[in-house]
Amino acid sequence: MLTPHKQLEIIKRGVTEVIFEKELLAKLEKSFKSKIPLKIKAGFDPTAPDIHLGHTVLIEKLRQFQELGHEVIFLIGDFTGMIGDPTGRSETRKPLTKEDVLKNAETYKEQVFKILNPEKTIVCFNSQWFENMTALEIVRLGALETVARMLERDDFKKRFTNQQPISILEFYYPLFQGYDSVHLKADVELGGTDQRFNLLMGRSLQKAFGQEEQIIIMLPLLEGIDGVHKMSKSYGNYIGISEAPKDIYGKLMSISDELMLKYYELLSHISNEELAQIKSGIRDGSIHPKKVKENLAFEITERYWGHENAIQAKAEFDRIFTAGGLPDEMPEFIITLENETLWIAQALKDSGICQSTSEAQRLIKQGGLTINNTKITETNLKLSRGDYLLKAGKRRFVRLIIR
RNA sequence: GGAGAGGUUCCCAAGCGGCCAAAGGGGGCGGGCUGUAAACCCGCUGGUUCUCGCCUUCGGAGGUUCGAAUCCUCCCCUCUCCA
Repeated sequence: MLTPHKQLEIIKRGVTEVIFEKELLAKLEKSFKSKIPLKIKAGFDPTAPDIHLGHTVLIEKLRQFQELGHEVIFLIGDFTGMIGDPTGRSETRKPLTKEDVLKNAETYKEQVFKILNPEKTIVCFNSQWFENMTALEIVRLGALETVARMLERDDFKKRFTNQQPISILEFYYPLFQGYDSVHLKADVELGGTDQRFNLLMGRSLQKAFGQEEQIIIMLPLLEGIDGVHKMSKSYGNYIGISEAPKDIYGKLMSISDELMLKYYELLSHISNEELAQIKSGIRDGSIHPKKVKENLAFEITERYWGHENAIQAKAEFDRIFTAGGLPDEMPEFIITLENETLWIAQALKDSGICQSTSEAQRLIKQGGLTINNTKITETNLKLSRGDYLLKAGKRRFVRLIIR
């Protein structure tokens, strides 16, 4: 086992803030002496069953703790998921059924264990303790915090001033999350910087229950491939770890250079020294950013899909974008015709390339459609039976067969 | 319970009787430029076999009018203040 100071050094890598570092060091020392591992908790929302690179920032940190010999608790917030988390949006989410939650949890585990060691990871669900709570106990939880304190939370405050609704239920969320830490007697909780309030709630509840307060480790939110918003499904700017290798590779190649460096910092396993070299290399022009990006895309693709798949993904990418070639496989769409010809816009709609014939016509007018490598400009084009290779924009390919 | 303010196209947000398929911004899509990027520039952005016409859209249901997102009635939802 590494010395507490050495451990601290590894833990702090990439971290935005630790509350409080001194306490963490004390815990690490105590654990080092007693040989009792620390309990590291991180909670996940089961409503989004697909893990993307944004989530993995946290999971990679858990992995580090695990490698340092500590006990990692992967907490699935199924209780909150079942009530339907209304946070942030006016529209209430559809409540998940128990089956949904369990199914999502399975998917979760499968994906998480590509990073964590399944044998050393404790997976638990917070419904285990919340379902058996009495109304009285829950109400009492509410007595532990004030409304004024709740309104300190940034997103509550914002919505309050903007005259947007806040349900009472939402006030309970931080309390529930905090109570998880009480129940688990967590030593450390990991979370994104946006979780600050909730994480602190864990501390204050633990204190109220007479426990030693957990250490809070906050990690930066990873921006999605748009480079602006945090990575999330609802922004459509995510890279899911279960996506096809070529998609992971391709999406990573499309991020900006600046963002690429952040990704390196938070996701890559290369050392700090190597990263520093890359940065200075880009700055003085001795290294081409594209090459650096290729390495990143390769590393991440390889992590989730293995070496062979990563090589193929790269090869295909180079072929399509650098050489302007075609992908290995493309979706095939077969249309059986009753008449002699088919209007091109209709074909584009039917094959799913465009949402509507209007959109299809726009695409054509704007010169975004290629059939068999020839640019099409005639919106009235009729296709007769045969095989066609359609390319819409830069990266959408479909093989269309009309019979 | 009472009094006000609001609900507009994917999002934000104008419009307040015809010139409104509805300004502007964002996002998205297409083109240019490039390293396939980012930034930047240009264009498109309800549907419909044709840029005409027609159809559907401005919380919901009715009504007034030649004509309504715009006026009236009732209802639903949100916010604020008072109790």
